[in-house]
Parts: sequence; structure tokens; C-alpha cells
Amino acid sequence: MTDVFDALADPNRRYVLEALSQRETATATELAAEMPVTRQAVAKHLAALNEAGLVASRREGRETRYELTPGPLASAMDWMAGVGAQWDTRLARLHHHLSDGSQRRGGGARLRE
Amino acid sequence: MTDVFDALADPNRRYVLEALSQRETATATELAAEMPVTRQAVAKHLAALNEAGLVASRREGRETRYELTPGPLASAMDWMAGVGAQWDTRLARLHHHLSDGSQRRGGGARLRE
DNA sequence: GTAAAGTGCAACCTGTCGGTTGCGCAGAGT
DNA sequence: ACTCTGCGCAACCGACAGGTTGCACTTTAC
Repeated sequence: MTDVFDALADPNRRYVLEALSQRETATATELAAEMPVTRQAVAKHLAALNEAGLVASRREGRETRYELTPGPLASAMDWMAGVGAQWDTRLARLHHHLSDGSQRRGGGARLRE
Repeated sequence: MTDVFDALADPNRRYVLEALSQRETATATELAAEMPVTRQAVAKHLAALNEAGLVASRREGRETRYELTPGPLASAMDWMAGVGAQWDTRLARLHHHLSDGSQRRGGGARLRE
């Protein structure tokens, strides 16, 4: 959980994720070619993403190709939705309590008003 | 965007968000009472959360009460869903391309298989 | 067999993060 | 008026993150 959000906190890492969501696979050097940092920096980012379970690496000959594994994103979204839902129901309950009945509408996890 | 994920990356800050999703408001000292860190540390975390737009502060007399404003969570979830959706459609297109037609089902953002 | 491409590992540097302590200042109670 | 509570600001510290350079190692190409 912490690893996932920490991985998403860096713009370069988010760029890598976006890039990998469009290509099927990519190598560190390929990604570094279109980014303002070194190959080793990208390799470190890919290691962090791998640690968070967001990418999977697979060596093919002399190059290592990375692919996106967006599973952990779902867990992160679940946590966020949970917080939002708690807040939402509490707010609904407050409204209900203030202006009597018939205020209860829509139910859960409406994050944007 | 970076601020939001960076705010969510810390366990103490996530705890603060969870706590604020259940209480309606809380002060830094209240939160610090049930956490293993100092009041000032909590205040810093609240400042970070405020920077990310996840909480709002309001001074009431001699104490400052914080309340949850989960709006930015929606934007973050949107970004994640976008990455997942891209990955998903690309995968679907790949399946479609491999095993001929009638493989196209469901469509968008199915993050967990 | 030799050269080039691609990678991994280690060392190093700088900035920032999470946390603490100490102090000064404003509200609230007596 | 005096005190106590709660807060904010500043300084300080250890640790780690992001990035770089340098080098050694495998795999492909010629």
C-alpha cells in the first residue's frame, strides 16, 4: 500500500506507467531515450515500480523488457474509495440528522459534489 | 497530482485521513494523542495534506480544527483508472488480434482480472 | 575473436522528509 | 492579573530518495 502510493508519487515514475500502458513492453534504455534522466535513473524507477508490484520484468536475451501489471492500482483505489465513502455516509448522516428525513439520496462514495 | 500521491504515501498521513473520515473534525493535538508521534509532526502532516487539498483548516478560538476534503482523491483515482483502462483496451485489442473476433467484451478499466 | 550494445552493481553527492526539541504567542479559565 | 492550554515557527538531526558517474559483465553482430 505504501509502496504503491510512494511509486505513484514521482512524476517520472508516473510517466513510465503511462508509457507502459500504451506500449506493451519497454526497456530501460528505450524509456530513458524519451525522458530527461539517465538510463540508471529509469532502472531505479523501474525497480521501485517492480517493488510495488506495478510492473514485471523479464529478461530476453541481452535486454530486460518491462510490462505493466496494474493490479495493485485496484487496491489503492479501494482504499481511497473507502475513505471517500466513510466521509460521504457521515456527511449524509449529518444532513439527515439536521434537516429531518427524506434527505437520504444516492448512497455511497460520491467523491465530487 | 504529485502532492496528492505524495500525501498518501505516508502511513501516518493515511491514518490521519482515515481518522478524519470518521470524526467530522479534529485538531492536531487530538490526533497526536492516538498516534506514536508528536503534535508538531502531526501538524506537519496536516500541512502536507492541506497542500494537497485533502483537508481544510479552520481556526476556532484557540484551536484549529481540520476537516476532510476528499475531492482530490477523485482526480487521483481518475488518473489510475486511465492507466488501467489504457492497459485494458490494449490487452483486449491484442486478444482480439490474436484469436480473431468475438473476443471483445466488457470494455473499460477492469483492473482486477 | 573482437567490438558494440545493453544491462547491473556500487559509490558518491545533494536535497528533502519525517521527526524532535525549544521557544514565543494568542485564547480561555480563575 | 495570572496561569494553563493549544498552536505556530525555527533550528536541528538522521535517514533516505533521486540522480549521476564509473566499471564490470553478458549477449549479439561482424
